[in-house]
Amino acid sequence: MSKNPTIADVAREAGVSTATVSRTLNDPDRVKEPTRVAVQDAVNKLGYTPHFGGRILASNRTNTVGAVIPTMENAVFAHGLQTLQASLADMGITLLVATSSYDREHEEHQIRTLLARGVDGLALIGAERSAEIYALLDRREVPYVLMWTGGKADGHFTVGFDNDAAARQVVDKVVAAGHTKIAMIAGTTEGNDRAAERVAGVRAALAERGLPAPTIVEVPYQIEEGERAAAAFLSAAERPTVLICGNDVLAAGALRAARTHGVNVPDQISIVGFDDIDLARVVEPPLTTVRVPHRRMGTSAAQHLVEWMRTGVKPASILYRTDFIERASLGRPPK
Amino acid sequence: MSKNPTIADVAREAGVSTATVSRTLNDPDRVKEPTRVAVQDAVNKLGYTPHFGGRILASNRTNTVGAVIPTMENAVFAHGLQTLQASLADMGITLLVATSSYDREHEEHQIRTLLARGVDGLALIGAERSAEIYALLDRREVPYVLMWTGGKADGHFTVGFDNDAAARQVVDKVVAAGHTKIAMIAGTTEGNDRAAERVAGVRAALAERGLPAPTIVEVPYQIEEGERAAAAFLSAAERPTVLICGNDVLAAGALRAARTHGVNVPDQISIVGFDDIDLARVVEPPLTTVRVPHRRMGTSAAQHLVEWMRTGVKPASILYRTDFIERASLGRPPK
DNA sequence: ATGATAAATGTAAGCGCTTACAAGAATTAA
DNA sequence: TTAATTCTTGTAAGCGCTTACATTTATCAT
Repeated sequence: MSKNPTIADVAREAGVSTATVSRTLNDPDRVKEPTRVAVQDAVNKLGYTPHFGGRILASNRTNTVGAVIPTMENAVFAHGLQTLQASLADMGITLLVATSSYDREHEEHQIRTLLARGVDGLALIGAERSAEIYALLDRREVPYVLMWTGGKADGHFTVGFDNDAAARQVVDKVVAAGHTKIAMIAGTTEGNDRAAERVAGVRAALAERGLPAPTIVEVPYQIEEGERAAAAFLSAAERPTVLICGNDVLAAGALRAARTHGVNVPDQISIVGFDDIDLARVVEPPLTTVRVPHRRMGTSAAQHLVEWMRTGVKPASILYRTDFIERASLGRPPK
Repeated sequence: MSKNPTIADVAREAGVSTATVSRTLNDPDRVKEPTRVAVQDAVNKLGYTPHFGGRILASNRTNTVGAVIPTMENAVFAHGLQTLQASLADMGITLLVATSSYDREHEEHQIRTLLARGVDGLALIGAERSAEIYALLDRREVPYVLMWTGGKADGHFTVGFDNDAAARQVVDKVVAAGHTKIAMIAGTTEGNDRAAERVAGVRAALAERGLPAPTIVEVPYQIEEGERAAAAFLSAAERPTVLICGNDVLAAGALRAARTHGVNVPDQISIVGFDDIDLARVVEPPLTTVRVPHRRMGTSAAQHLVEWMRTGVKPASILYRTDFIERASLGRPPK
């Protein structure tokens, strides 16, 4: 008798019907004290746990939310995911995770897989994906939240910030510090609207000021890539006075390149990051960067997504502001 | 007609029975070419996706694995989780994640929740948990793998390394460099057998050499905690010549403390970390540390866990070796 | 007490899928 | 051609649970 006990076993043991057992478990108030106790005893005695499959087949809810993030290797997503998971757990919901490796097709595949698993809701990063996917989500009436993005994604429920505006703010500060020879080490923009918006923000802000268009290179978000790209800039004929990096990881790589090239930061070149992960405060000099509210995005995405799941009403999008954090890696340009 | 199509709809559309549809989807070889095509067409036309609940109710398998890790905030777990997830995805399995925040009870609760969700397998960190939980896993016959631990956990399927031995190795090297005044900033050992083993390894190795017992402080695995603990050591009357840290995060904090105290690393004090996360190569000076095979643990745990799930045969445990990575943060003691 | 109303419990019909078994079609050997 | 064998496909019985509806029991006003 290795078979797990079913609700019928419990009902028999407690001398009640299966409906009463179900009610005792899901909505105890609707059951009288003595009955409830009898059922609880039977449950304990038999070591009964409800069968997940039976439950969702009958109720058509899984109490599961799926998340697709680019990668857990970037601390900023790991942290966001962590708070998302914790907040959901508080509401009795578990999180299915999948990663896309910044690949659009792969992401869509993951979304489909999660849908097939019957997730009640989805958390996604960014807004840029095929119309089919959005159509699918619509048709299935699956609540979803787009994180790390704001404003641009009309019609969707987003919880994020304005990457473009944040990038402009970076330019403001960099220009205010006296820089005119500006270069950018951006993350790959293909299939990554956040990276693209950061590039666009930098471009636009410089153009509006009538400053020369910056040299921009795009690389994958990895330390070594940042290091390599920065090395190229450092040994270029016309060395820029500041490197605006697409995120802190790239900035950390740039910092390393500066060190190996014997170039002092910020005296000879300034470096600015984005995200404000722990790393930013650990490197030497500490990174000037943009603080992104990743934890608040996690909690609030969880809360409102669940609200949508429970009420059926799509919540209003939330736009957080970002803060420019000045640390030692940004200084005045050398003259 | 917002209702999703069912297997019966597909069967009707394709002019076959539901059994044939099921077979086409799960085991295409058992169905003739033309029938298969007809079913596929019907599936596409109707946009059918199998209902998860129905499927698991009937087959009693969820193709889901659950993982409970302490936190995603530590890169080393985030990376391990990432590879675990990717490997499982390759095998058509999705990952449910939960975090324990290094809390035993919380972890057990998460395990129970995952079991209730019908996971087919579990990946857990460390071996130290209540007998009841192990009894429960046994009774349910749920395959599970214990990661980040090795040797000590008899009877369980583990994929990991020997924390104790790795810690001894650190002592070897530190002593070889000439240090005798050794202190340790350990992670909290309560409910964390990995941290405890690292402490035990350091203690034992020193005792065997007849060296004085080290001063050991325990703090949560956070940069600020490492910084604070290191600050205390730095301004102590009898300053140690080397700080052995429970992980790289604590070591990074210690490095920061040294900088603010104007203490040169490694000339005036040496610092050693553990885990070899990216951080270790980014800080200045780069950290001497112990490299832990987190990616290989992820892939191999996934592979063998699935093997166990599919064959019902518990695999043999796997013990990886760790490498001591010498970088600039470890030098000879000042005289 | 009596009937009317409310609360507690039971009955039973699915939810969508897989799969053992049965039946029919195609292939092969004689 | 026929019987034996192998492939394909269909039939239908659950899998364990929730929930609409029916029934019984308790509560209350009269």
